[in-house]
Amino acid sequence: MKSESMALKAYTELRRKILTIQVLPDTRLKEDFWAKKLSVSRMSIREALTRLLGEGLVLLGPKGGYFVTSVTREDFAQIRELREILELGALNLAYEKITKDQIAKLEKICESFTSMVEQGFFAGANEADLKFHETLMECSGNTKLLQTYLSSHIPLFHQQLTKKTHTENDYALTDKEHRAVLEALKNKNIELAKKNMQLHFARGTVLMNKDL
Amino acid sequence: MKSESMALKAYTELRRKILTIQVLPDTRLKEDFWAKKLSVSRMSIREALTRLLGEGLVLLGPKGGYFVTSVTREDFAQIRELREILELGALNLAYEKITKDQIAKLEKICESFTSMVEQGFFAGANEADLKFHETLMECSGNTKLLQTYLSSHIPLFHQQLTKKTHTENDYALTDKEHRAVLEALKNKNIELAKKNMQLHFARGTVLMNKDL
DNA sequence: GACTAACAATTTGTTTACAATAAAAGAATT
DNA sequence: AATTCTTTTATTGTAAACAAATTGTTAGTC
Repeated sequence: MKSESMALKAYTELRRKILTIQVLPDTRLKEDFWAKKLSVSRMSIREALTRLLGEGLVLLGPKGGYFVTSVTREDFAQIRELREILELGALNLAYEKITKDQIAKLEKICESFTSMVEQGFFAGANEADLKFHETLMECSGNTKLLQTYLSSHIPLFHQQLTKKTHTENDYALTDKEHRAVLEALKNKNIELAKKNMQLHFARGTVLMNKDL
Repeated sequence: MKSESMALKAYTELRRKILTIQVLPDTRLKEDFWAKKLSVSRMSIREALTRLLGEGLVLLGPKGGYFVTSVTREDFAQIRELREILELGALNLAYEKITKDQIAKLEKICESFTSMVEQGFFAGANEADLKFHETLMECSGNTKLLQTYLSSHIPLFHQQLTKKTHTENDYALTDKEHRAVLEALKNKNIELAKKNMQLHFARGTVLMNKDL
């Protein structure tokens, strides 16, 4: 294959940095600075930033300039609500069409989660957590729904959430809840699956409001 | 800066044209052509297109170039599902917090709809239809949910849908269904409201599959 | 010392120019 | 006439240059 365009490289890199909070919310993204840092031209950076603007990952300042979108406390609560709506909706679609392979995939993710927590790899556990929910969305069989989920800044939301100092017990509970949802799904008990998912979210809400 | 930037002007204009199907899906958007047409520089067009790329309203061709995103039949069905999830979710949030004013606003929209259909203003009726659903989303009190709804290409979807030759009877049914949802909402009967909404969607699905 | 006006620098917005690539047109060969 | 190869044109990708606006700094005044 040929080399990808400079603008795409800049876009990918900036996006990753924002999503992993390597550049903090509300940070001003100076074109020249990043052009030098990523060794591309300023226009490529500008193009990347404009694309991210379309995605809502950066915003325009009132007097020009790009800033990393920040998630306010209000946003936080709203994203949680949105996430619940989307995930419960996905469960509704998934439960009658989910395949054995998909269930196996979900189980494997759960096992990874358990093992990583046991070994103390909490960053890895968070990754698995994210993956579990994304995979569930995939199982809905609805690409648009999945896209919407992915573009709802949920990764960012999730990262923020996991910043709140989790105890080992929190991880154990998460694990248990994931498995409860999965088990209900396996038994085609949609109502139980949804209920379990709601409980999972409810605990997240409590956790969220704990330390601010 | 006093007047709005050239890039913003180009963005606004191109976006409007795409959303109102003044440029057809799959059309290639040549930078130079639109630069001349909107009398801005090519880079401003490029910036506008890049932003629209982030929004998903245009796509990159395999060999470069921007193309208006097209909604396939599959997308169509998926967007309908997504829409149902989002709107039912919104109803759930709205029913306990909706204000008298908001209900009044919805009623007014319903009346406009009726009156416009009676007078044969079907484009206007479609606008009111769109407005009804958007307003309902607003009543959820969740900005993120509303944003998601608005950015799910539902306007485009709706336009496509209303292209299917509607009979006057279809409009009458739509009117009736809107009012049924609203009535249930007014009586705080959430389950009925949701059921009515589902029926509304179900009819849309039938209509959609009729003539393709 | 605090305030303000002039000036310097930084940073973004815009245009222009140029290089790289893809598409189209034409000529030559069979 | 059809096909391949070459040449030309069109279009995009990248970079540099310029203009406008914002921010920061210094010097002077009270």
